[in-house]
Amino acid sequence: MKILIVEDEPKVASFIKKGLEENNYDAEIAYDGLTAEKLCKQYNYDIIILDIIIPGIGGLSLCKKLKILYPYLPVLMLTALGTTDDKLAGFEAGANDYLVKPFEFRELLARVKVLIKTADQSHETINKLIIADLELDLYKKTARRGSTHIELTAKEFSLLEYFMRNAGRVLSRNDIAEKVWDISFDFSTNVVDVYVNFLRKKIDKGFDKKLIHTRVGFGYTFGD
Amino acid sequence: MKILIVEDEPKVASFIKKGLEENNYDAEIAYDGLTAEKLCKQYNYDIIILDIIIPGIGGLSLCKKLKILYPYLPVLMLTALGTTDDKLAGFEAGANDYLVKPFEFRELLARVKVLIKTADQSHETINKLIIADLELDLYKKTARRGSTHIELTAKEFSLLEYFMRNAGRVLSRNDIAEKVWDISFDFSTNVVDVYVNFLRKKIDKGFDKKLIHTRVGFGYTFGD
DNA sequence: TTTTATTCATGAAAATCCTGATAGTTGAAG
DNA sequence: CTTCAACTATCAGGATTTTCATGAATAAAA
Repeated sequence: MKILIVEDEPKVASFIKKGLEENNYDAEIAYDGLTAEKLCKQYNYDIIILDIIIPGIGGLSLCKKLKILYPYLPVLMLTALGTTDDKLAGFEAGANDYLVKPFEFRELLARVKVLIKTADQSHETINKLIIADLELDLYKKTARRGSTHIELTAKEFSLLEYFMRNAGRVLSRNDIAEKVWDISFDFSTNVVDVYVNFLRKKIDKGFDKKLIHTRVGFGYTFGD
Repeated sequence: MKILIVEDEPKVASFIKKGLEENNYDAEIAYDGLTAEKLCKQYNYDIIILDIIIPGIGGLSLCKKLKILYPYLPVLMLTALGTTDDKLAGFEAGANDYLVKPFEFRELLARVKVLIKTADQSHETINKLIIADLELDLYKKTARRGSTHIELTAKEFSLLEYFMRNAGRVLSRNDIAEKVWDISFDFSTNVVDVYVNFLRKKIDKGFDKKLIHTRVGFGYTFGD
């Protein structure tokens, strides 16, 4: 677990670093915003502990910037400013948590743990659609049914994504044609049928529980 | 291994120098801060052994300064001041280790070894992206696949860096064009294709396991 | 200038997508 | 239980799109 501490007071910074390292975190210190940015480019930190008052760009701006570059990187803001307005400003800048100095280290540690945990969870699920034992990886553009890896073409992928995002609902051929093919009211084609068939071969064939069901006269449903 | 000893007492300085040279280190002495700075500019030292009480700028300030100029250069502080506050001041100034006089040479040697080793480790990984047997050196702007050295042009480098930082993820031509070329929504160019092709020739051609994979209809993925 | 790096333009090759025909199902009416 | 029309599944091929690889043109650097 890699942690970046952005803090210009060497005492505070090294105190936190030490404490974290005692808890088996891998912590590094940046004494100003620019260094922090550079380090973020170099490493994949799991969390950033960020002081608001730092040399250069300033903590709030830095936080905003980082949130654009690394949306899933949790930021714990750390500062002496303790009014509600200050806190709100921090959260507006995208902070995930806000701790006012002075603080007990135990609290900081607890909050860090929570942030890492939740970030980890959301990061893992945010890129995936999961229904039953079928998993669609939106980053890798692949699927996994149970333990078998499935490669999909672009059209198959968008069709499956549409199905999974509307699982349980009956989708007419027209709904599907509109959303996946951007065509409407064209009854001269059977592309939808054909592609549903392709998908079935890939994700249902050989598996006990079928996920794509046809509803005669209506269209298709996805799910179990 | 080049070591700089910053120490104004000639007796102590030459004692350390001798000891280090006996252990096959290449040691030099600076008797004041100014000289030390100059020498650092001229040579790439692997570690600095720094006395706090030296003529001129003073050891603590010098340490801070050096740490800004050469953040990864380890500093072992050496001094007669042994209180906790003194030590903390040393660490605050950026020292990587702090040894109180009088000391046994064996201990100094051991600490020097450790510092060089850890600096080496962090220095080695800090500038590198490694995926499978491909290593991208961010400082030298070169790559290495297995044992073969690969030279890259500027664009090839940024493309490969973007690939490696997003390994496993499918990157669309647009993603790539945006991040590497700073152009968006320009479908009239095939630069991305061309450069992916250049990269393939350099890092994949002749190797068994390909690292750049095209996902027809989606873009490219990097990794194995 | 010469060399090197980058971009553009092109056609061939490959993968994907779609069409249209046929075969198979379903379920309501007889 | 049959029949039959409407609906659905499947397949082969050809059309289309996407990607690869190359050489030439332009821009930048030595």
